[in-house]
Amino acid sequence: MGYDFSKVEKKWQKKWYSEGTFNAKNDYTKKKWYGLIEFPYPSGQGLHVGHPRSYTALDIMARKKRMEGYNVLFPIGFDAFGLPAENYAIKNHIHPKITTEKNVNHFREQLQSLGFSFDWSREINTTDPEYYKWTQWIFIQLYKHGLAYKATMPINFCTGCKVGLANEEVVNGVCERCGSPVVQKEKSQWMLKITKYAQRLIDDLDDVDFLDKIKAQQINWIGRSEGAEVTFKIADTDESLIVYTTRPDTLFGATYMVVAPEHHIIEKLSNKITNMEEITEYRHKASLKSDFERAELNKEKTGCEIKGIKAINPLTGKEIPIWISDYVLITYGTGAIMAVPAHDDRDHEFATKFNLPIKQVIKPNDNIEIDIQKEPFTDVETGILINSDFLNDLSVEDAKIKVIKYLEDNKIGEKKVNYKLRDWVFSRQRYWGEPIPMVYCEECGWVPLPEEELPLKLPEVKNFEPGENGESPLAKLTDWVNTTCPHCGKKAKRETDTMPQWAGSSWYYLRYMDPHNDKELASKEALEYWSPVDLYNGGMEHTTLHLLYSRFWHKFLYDIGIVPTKEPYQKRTSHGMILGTNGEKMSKSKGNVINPDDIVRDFGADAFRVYEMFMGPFDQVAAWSMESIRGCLKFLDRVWNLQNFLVDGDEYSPKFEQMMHKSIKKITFDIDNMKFNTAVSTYMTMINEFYKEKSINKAEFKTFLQLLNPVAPHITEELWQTVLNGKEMLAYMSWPQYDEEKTISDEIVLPIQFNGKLKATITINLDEDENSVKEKVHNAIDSKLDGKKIVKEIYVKNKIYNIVVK
RNA sequence: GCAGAUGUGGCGAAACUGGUAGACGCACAGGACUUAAAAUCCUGCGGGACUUAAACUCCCGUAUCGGUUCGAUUCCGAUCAUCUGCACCA
Repeated sequence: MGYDFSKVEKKWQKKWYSEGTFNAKNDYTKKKWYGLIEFPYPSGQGLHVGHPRSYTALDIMARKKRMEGYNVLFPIGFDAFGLPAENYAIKNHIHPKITTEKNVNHFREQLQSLGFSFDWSREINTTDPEYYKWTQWIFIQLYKHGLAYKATMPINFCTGCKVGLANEEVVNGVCERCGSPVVQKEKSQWMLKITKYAQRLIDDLDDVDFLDKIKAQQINWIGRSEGAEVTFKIADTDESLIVYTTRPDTLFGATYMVVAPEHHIIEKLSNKITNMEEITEYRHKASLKSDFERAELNKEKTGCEIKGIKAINPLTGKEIPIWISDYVLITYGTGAIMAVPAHDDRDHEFATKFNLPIKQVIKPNDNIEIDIQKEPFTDVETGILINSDFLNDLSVEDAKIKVIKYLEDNKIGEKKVNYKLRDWVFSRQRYWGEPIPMVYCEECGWVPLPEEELPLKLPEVKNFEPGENGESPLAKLTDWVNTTCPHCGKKAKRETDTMPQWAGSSWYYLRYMDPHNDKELASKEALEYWSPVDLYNGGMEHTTLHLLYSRFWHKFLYDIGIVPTKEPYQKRTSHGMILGTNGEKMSKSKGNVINPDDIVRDFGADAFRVYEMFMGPFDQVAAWSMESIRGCLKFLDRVWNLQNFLVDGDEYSPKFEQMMHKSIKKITFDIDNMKFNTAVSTYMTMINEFYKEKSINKAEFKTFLQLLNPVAPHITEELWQTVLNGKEMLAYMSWPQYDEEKTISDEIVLPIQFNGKLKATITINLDEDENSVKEKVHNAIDSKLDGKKIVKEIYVKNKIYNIVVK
C-alpha cells in the first residue's frame, strides 16, 4: 500500500526521456523562457549533491514556466576538456576521450535518475569537434579583429616535472604533484584583449539583473580606478619616469620614487647607475620569487636605492631618490610609483625601514594632532591640504581637480583611468583542450586557418606527458606540427598550445539554441528568439572569471553582428554550497561526502529534490542532514496517503477555499522569487489542513498535485494518472490560478497592544467602522487598565490597535 | 586591508513595504493503534516567575550597546563574532 518511489520514479523517467516530453519546441512565435545551469565538468567522482541544488531549483522554474504556457529551453551539456582527465591519462595511459565518454555516460544516468526536465536532444559536449569547431571559429574572429595577440608572459614552471602548470596546480608555491618549487618561466603565449572591454563590462551591468554581490564582485575584479599619470624628469638626462597615481593631490609630498624590478629604465640608464651590481642582484632575486612569495603580505618590504640617478618632483622642483622594490608591480599602471610615505601605508612602511623622508601634505580637518612619522594619514574624506603651495587649504577632492588641471596645462601629466583587469592568457601547454587554429610561417607570421578547414581536430597521441621546457604534448608530433602556410603555401608550423577550459564555456549557452547547426554557431532566427538567457544560476566561484569571460566573448560577438543582445544573461543568481553533516566542505579526505546515488536509492529523487529545496534559503550555505531528508520522505508519504481521504467535488469546498487561493498565491510568488524553502513549507501546511479534516476533494487534490509537480514531479504525475485518472500529462496542465478576493478573510483577529506590547486580541469584521472597533477594544481591555491613564490610541486599519498608557 | 554577506529556540529556519516573533520541518516528550516493536495518527514543545498540578496572569527574549518611533528581528549609528571573494593594484 505504501509509496514505492523507486518503481514510480523509474517508470516516469523512462517515459519522459524516451518521448522527449520536455524538449523545447522550434516554434518561434510562442513566448519563450530560457533557464540555464552551469554545465558540469564530468569528473570521475560522478555527481556531487551540490549539483542538484542548482539543477532542481531551475528545473522547478522551468516546469512552472511550461505550465504557464512558455516555450522553455532548459538544456544540458558537458564541459569536458580539463586537467583531471589529462592527469588521469598521464598516470594510466587511457585516452582522455575514453574516460570523458565514460564519465559523461555516468553523469547522464545520474542526472536522469533525478528527473530533471532537461532537453536531452540538445546535449552538447565541449570536446566534440562539431562543438569546438565554433570555439575555434570565434578565436579566429577575435584574431582578425586584433583582440588575440602573442605576448611573452610568465608561466608557472615546475622545476621537478619540467612542465608548465596551471595556477590551480600550484599549491603554496610548490608543485601539487611532486612538491618541487615552482618558478616563473617566460613563454610566448596567446592573449585576448579583454581589457579593451573593461569599461563596457562595468557599464552594462546596469542593464542586467544580477545579484548585487555578483555585480560587486565583477566590478571589484575589473578594479577601475581614477587618477593621473605624472611625468618625473630624471636629472641630467633626457629620460623621465611616468607614474600612475590615484592621489595626485599628494604630489607635493612625493619624497622618492620606486620602480618595479623589471622596469626598463634600469637598462636605459645602466651607464649612469653607480651600483649596477647591487641592482642586478636584487632583480635576479626578485625573478626567482614566485607570484605567491611576492604577494605574501606579511613579509617585510625589500629594495635598494638606484644610485647615480635622481628624479625631479615636477611641483617642488626638488631632486628625489629612485628606489627599486618588488612591492611595485610591473603589470599594473606604469610599473613605477611616486612614493608619498605620509599618506600611504605601503610607502610609509618602506620609508620607515629605509629612513626616507616623510613629508606631510594633508591634515585632518578637525585638527587632531597626528604624528606623521609614526603613522600615515590616509583618510581622504576629512583631509585638508597643507605644505602644498597653490593647493593649500583645499579638500582632497578639490585638490585633485586643481592639480590635474595644472598638470595638463603644463604638459607634465594627465587624467588617467586604470583597471586591475589584465588581458586573458589564453594558451595552455596541455593536450586535452581545443587546438588553437593558428599556423606560424617564417614569411607571413601568424596566419589563421581558413574557416573551411575547421575544426582543427585534436590529433591522437599515445603519450600525454607534457614536453620538456613546458611545451604542450602536441609539440612532439612533428608530422602534425609541420604544415604549410595557408597564406603563401610555404613550410610552416602549427601552434601547439591549446585553449584553456574557460574557452568552451564562454559561449555554450548560444550553441544550445541551435546545437546541430553545421553552417553557423547558431542560426540567426534561433539567436533572435532565444536570446538572452532569462535566468542563469551557478556557484559563486564562477561569478568572476567565467562570467566575465563569457560576457566579454558575447560583447565581441555582438560587435561583429553575430548575436542580437549586448549581454548574454539577463539575470544571474547563485546558490549556496552544500556542506557535509559536520558543517565542513565535503571532501574525500574528510570522509564527509554524500553520494547522490545513495540518496536516490534510499529516499528517492522526489524526496531528494524536496529536501534540497527545503533545507534553507537557496542562496545560502547549508549543511546536509539525514534526519531532515527522512522528514521530506515522510511528507511525500503523507501526500501519497491523501488518496485515502479523497472525496468527490469539482470545486473547492468552503472550508478549504480560502486556503487554496492563499496557497496558490504564496507558492506562485515563492517559486518566482526562488524562495523554495517557504514554498515547500506551504505544501506542508496545506497537507496538515487536509489531515486535520481527514478530507480532500478532487478539485483540491488536483490543484495540490499541480502545485507540487515542479518540485516532486514523479509522485504527483503518478497520483494524477492513477488516482485522478488524468489523461494528459500533469506537467502539461496549466498552472493553477488564484482569485485575490478569495484570499482575504472577512474576519480579522486584531491584536491590541499597550505601548507596543500585546495585551489581547479581538475579532472584528474586515473594514469595520472605527468607532465600532474602538468600542470592542475598550470592552476587551478596560478591565486591564489597572488605574493607568490612556494617553493616546492608534488604530491601523485591519492591522493593529495600540494604546499608549501611563 | 578592500568588497559582499550572515548573526533569531536543542537544531535547519519563518516573519510581505516597521504592526500578535519562532510558520514549516528535525530532535525530544506524552498518548492512540499493536502481543511487542517499527511505521502511522493525535497532542505538547523559547526561557523564567506564580501554582501541589494545570489553566490564567506577569516578566525576559531576535549577537552587544545606543538612537528614531505609539510600536523595531525589520530603519539609523557604533561594537563584536563568523563566512565568502579579492588582495603590495599605487
